Amino acid sequence: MAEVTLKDVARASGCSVATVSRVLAGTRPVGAETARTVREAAARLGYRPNQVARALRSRSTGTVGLVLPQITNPFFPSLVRELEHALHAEGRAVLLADCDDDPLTEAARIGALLDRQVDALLLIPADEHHSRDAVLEAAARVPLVLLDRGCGPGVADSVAVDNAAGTALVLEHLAATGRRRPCFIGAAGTASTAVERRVAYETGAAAFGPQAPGRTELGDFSVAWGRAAVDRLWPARPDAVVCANDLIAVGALQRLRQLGADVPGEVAVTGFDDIPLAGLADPALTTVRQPVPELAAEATRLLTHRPAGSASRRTVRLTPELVVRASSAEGSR
Amino acid sequence: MAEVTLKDVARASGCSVATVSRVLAGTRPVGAETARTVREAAARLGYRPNQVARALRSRSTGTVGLVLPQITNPFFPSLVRELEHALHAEGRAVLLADCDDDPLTEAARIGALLDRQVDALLLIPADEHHSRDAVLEAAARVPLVLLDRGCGPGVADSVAVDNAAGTALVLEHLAATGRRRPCFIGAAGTASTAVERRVAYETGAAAFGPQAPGRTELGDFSVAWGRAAVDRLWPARPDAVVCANDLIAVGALQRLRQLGADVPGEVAVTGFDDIPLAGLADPALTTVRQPVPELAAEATRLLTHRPAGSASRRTVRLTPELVVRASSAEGSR
DNA sequence: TTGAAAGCGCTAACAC
DNA sequence: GTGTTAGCGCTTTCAA
Repeated sequence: MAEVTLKDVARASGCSVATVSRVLAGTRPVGAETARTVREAAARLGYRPNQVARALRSRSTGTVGLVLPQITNPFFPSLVRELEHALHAEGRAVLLADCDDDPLTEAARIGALLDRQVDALLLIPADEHHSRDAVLEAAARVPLVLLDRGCGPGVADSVAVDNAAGTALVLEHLAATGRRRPCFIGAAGTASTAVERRVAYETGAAAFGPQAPGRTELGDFSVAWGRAAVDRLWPARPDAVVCANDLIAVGALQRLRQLGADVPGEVAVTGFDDIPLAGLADPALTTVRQPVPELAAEATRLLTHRPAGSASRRTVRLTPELVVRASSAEGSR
Repeated sequence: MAEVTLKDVARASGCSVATVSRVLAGTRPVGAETARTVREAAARLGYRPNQVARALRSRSTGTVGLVLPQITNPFFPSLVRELEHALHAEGRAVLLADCDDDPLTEAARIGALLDRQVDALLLIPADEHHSRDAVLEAAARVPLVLLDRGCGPGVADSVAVDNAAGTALVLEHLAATGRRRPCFIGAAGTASTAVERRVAYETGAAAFGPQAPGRTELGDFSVAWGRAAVDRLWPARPDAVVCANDLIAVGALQRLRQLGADVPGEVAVTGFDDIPLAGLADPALTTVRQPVPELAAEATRLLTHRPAGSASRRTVRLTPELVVRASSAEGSR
């Protein structure tokens, strides 16, 4: 069954392909009567425009590339979902690339997407430093928005949560509920999320008093690290364990329970991100919710509304929200 | 900066565009010396083939559509990851569509992908019945492989885990470790995974003795349902709760703990899928691991190697593996 | 407002 | 082996 083309519709409706194109793409005014006839013929024949041909000619594929470090990172699926919906709502399709947390793979994927003439790129960089060159190069070719993580200053437009504000919310909550000896389990390295949350903790912890900043342990964003860090921190008997993300916090909760600690009675535990797992942990995890739908909306907005010829980069910071759950409850103390 | 085209490379290397195309696409034999010159010129100019133009002419986009019910379902991210890697390894890109568990959205997404001339579709149907028409229609246009879930018999090639075998593994393990009064928390509805696991439980539970099949509660594949079902089943004091997936099992674990039940001492709990959450539950969840990399490999294999002109559908069933963890341990009884 | 014609960048016939 | 030529299906000049 041969595909129905514009030519077929033109023949069936008795006008030229140009007119049919104009009716269907809505690019230029067309006589009302002609338009009706054309539309009717198109519908009757079951015509579907070939987007590849359209893309070649109009130099726009209506496709955006979405590049992420690891789709299996539990924070990303909901973000992908929101982005997919936002983009499809504008008639754009999403080419997905998963980089396996590897900047080399990332560079290759970006290249593959550009070869496919994506109109734009949405990118969560795998690495603060090593992603930089590929991102800069890509940003020179198409609109590009960095999501969730940065990649050096001035590289591209970016949207992320305000990690400092989120960490501050946690610290205020802990102070207000009587915690006095916090500690921090963070991630080493230069990823912007790691750095910002770490610095914000150090800054905010000073308010607990001169002795308070307490200990800070740095590893990676994993459950295993959360478990391991607790072994190092628990001997000092902190009354709050602030974790740089929810995975770490879940690990910390597990290990604290194994060690017989009473959470939240004896010690509060907090996370960051509000991944689905946070609500399922036992006790349920107090955490900072990233405004995922807003992140997605803002990212697509930045892609779509680009100030013509402006070289300056836009950085959008969204305010997170504290979600208080059982792991930091004060009633039971 | 204008894009470098085939014409530019032809000019720079002193031969025709056709030759350049042949060298770069490797479609036909070309003189060794010419090939070298061309490749060198291409490299020097930084030529990147425009895949859109190539697709229009060759009628192959090198793109496959991946349609899923909900990327936020924790079983899917790892599957998506494997599929993405398998396809990119063959130089194919992935157009992602998330259907929000809605067959209407699914049909629309499938249409959008076909308009973009995907070479093939990988599809996890949202609904056993309501996805059928759209799938049939799509399968008539491009190679299509159903993944994880079925969609009525003979609709398309399909790859899925052997749900009956997996459920049998669980029941054998429970019987072997001395459990005698199992019950089942499953999902209602006609989704193939729901039906197959349910039927396999009913079949296998008979081996526990005439009184044994015990109670079966049907709801959906969610944590909340797992919690709710436990309230109905626990009064009868089963010594094993077999759950149709890990989310249900996690809910069951939570509620059992709240009710003061001793897992695994008093009652074992098992899941299905082995999502990341399973290993993190407390106690860690005994479950059936789906062979995700094999599912992905098999699916891409079915897409690529299609018996010419064969109208018959291929159904591949992969054997799952039992992962025994603390939630069904017998030592503590 | 509409039509004719010229391509978008590439590959596939068909010559040589 | 290699070049010439004709499109893939569409959008977009340019005239009318």
